[in-house]
Amino acid sequence: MARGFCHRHGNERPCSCSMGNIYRYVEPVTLYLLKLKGRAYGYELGNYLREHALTDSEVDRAALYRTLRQLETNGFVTSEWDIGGGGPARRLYALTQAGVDHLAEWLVVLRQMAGAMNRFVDDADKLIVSDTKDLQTAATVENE
Amino acid sequence: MARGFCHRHGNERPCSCSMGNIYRYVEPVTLYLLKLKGRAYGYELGNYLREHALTDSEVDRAALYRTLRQLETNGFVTSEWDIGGGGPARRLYALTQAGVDHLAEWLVVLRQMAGAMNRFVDDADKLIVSDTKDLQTAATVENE
DNA sequence: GATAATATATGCAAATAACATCTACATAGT
DNA sequence: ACTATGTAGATGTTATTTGCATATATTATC
Repeated sequence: MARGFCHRHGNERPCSCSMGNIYRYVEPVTLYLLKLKGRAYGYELGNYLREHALTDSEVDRAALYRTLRQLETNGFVTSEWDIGGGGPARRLYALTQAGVDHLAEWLVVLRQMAGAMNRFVDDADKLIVSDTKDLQTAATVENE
Repeated sequence: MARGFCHRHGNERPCSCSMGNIYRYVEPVTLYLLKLKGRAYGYELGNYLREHALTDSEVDRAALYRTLRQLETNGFVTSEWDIGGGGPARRLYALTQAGVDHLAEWLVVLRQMAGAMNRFVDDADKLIVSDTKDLQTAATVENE
């Protein structure tokens, strides 16, 4: 999906097959930020990325630049050089309609993943908590 | 963390740094299943893994076996050969206390990730929905 | 005795990630 | 003028991870 295609589910539906790892969720956050800001260049996005990241991990600028080029190759964003305003030339990116659609697909997947994670955590928590209770009971018994 | 250590946050706290990709969440689900079932062998776990998976992706048995050996190396599980009951020998795994603690750390991280995902999806949804509204408004105007 | 199912494990190519490095321009300080 | 610093984009290298194929061994079934 990160490359526009999952070879297991094809295009039948958005899936999280190759989404667990590809660029550590840089892609959806980048799409989101572009949607939010209208247009932006990579270096700038790199600064906002951190606060919207889905994990604790630092986002490698190299990964961001590569993701942007990849997104462009796939037709999800367009770019043009911006020479003007002082400093080195910057590449201005903007979302395409396909990009918006792709973001929407990511949202389906991420919502589903978040749901699965929450259910998992709840289930696992119960298991562990019941354990703690046992220990407390044991301790109480021991103290009598 | 999957290997028991994150070289960015060290051991100060559970983090999701290397959790976006390592074995596609096979590790926490494996720990959970072992906690749930008391003891189990790899092939068996492979069958339950699917229904508790956090993503759509099929879990490769090779990855599961490798994860189990890794967990053992890190002291999170122990194993012993089970010759008895018909068929090829199976390796019976069980959680250690360190394994339970490790699962608890995963829960912290996964809860946090799920939260981040939900917030992200909500934010992004608003953006896209407001877009749709604009389109609807435009369409309405157009139809007048 | 051939075949299938169970069970664990390894080998290898390809995909990904982490980290370092490179180019280039501009500005500020000395 | 020279140097350092910050901005901006991009590539190269190496290590890790993944996906898929394959190997090995035991039992059950035909």
